[in-house]
Amino acid sequence: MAKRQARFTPQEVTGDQRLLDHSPELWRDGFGDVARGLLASAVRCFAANGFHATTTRDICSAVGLSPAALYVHFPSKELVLYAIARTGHESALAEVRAAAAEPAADAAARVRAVMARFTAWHARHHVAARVCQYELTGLTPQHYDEIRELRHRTTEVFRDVVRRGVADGSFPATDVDRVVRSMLSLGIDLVRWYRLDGADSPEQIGAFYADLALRMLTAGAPSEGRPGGG
Amino acid sequence: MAKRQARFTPQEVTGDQRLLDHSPELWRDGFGDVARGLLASAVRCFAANGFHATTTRDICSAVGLSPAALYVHFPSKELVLYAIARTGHESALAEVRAAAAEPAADAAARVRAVMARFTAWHARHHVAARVCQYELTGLTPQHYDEIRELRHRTTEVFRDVVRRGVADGSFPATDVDRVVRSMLSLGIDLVRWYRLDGADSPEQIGAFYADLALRMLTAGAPSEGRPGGG
DNA sequence: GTCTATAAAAGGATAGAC
DNA sequence: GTCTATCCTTTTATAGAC
Repeated sequence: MAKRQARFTPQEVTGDQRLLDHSPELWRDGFGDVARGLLASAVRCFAANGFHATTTRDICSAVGLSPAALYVHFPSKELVLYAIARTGHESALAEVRAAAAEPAADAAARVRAVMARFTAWHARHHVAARVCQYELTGLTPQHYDEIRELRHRTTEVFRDVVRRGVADGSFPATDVDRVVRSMLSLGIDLVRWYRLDGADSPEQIGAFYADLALRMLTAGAPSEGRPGGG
Repeated sequence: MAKRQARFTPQEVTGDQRLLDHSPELWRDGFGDVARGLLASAVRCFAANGFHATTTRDICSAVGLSPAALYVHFPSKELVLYAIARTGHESALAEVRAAAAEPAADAAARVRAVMARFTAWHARHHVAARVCQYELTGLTPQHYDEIRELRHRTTEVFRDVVRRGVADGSFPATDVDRVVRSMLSLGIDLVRWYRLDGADSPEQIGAFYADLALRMLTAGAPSEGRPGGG
């Protein structure tokens, strides 16, 4: 019978405070006013129900337009997702590159800056980031490859700052790829549960995760026995 | 025009070695042979393209059945997803409970066991786990709530072993909820990238992540200056 | 640029034969 | 228990008026 039953109605999506668009600046450039509104609506819908469970009606009705209006601003639903994914990933990449370029006293400070800003970015933009991280199966293969390339560049920034710290003796020898994957996992997975009205601000959770990253890099492998405290 | 364009064709899904069903024992109980085959096929399809982009035809054609045959074994497509999600989450919960019940010398050994087995479970069952983690928006609200409850119980096992270690002085005082979330994030997020034909076996990645968990718990908060090595 | 109306296609689920 | 055929609904996208 029915083909789709999205878990959240358009009304629920529109009314959910946790799905508010906290990322208007992401769509600042290259989009008109209406297109920006459609992107913001699409982000909320995709984050709540997923790309394939969201209809063009859902996206448009939230901004008071008919489904046909979408096609004046975007050639297809897939290109709405692509616009979100590309803009988001470019923004995250710019963030970690800026962090890596900050003046830093040493390798630990560089890792701290990159991890803190990567994490804070995902926390601040957690609704858009959820789409960027978990809805990529909605992209065409070509667009997916483009996003993969942006993700690869972000990973490389992490690898560089960690490798530098290992090379100059700031950190003990370690499996750089495995630790970098762990750092990325921490920053990414928080978009599944983070809420802006929770206990931690994006900067606080960023600082905490930067601490964790340094603990992962600097502590020796704990023994099977008593590793720590009192 | 077309409603859906899944990124991977049924042939590609069937032929992808990385999506092989490494979890036949998950569907051991309570399902007939054909139902087990359908579950295994659905896991691959959902993992590759997502629940909503997968059709009943996709699921059935991979096991040589017509779309109508699915409804002899499951009342709806949603209940196929629910069967996968519930079975997977129950298995993961049993795993961490067994780990917490192992004889252990101290709190560190208990944390190590829980984290290692939780991680190894997700690595071994990474295809099914991807569905369990990222396709829950396809569930009805009632079924989603049931899965949430299972996830909550799993989280509680982690909280218990960490709290115990803080209480008996094995670990310095810390924000238990934040650290537990981080541990879960590491174990969960690996299903996005882990492959069984990669460098690490499930047990190896489990041991490595157990080390990371203990480092997160036992190291003092690194200062802004020189935190570590040479 | 937005609307109404609709084309074109596909999906979930069922009926009924075997 | 499986198949063929198909119903009914939904969906993406377009046509053409305003």
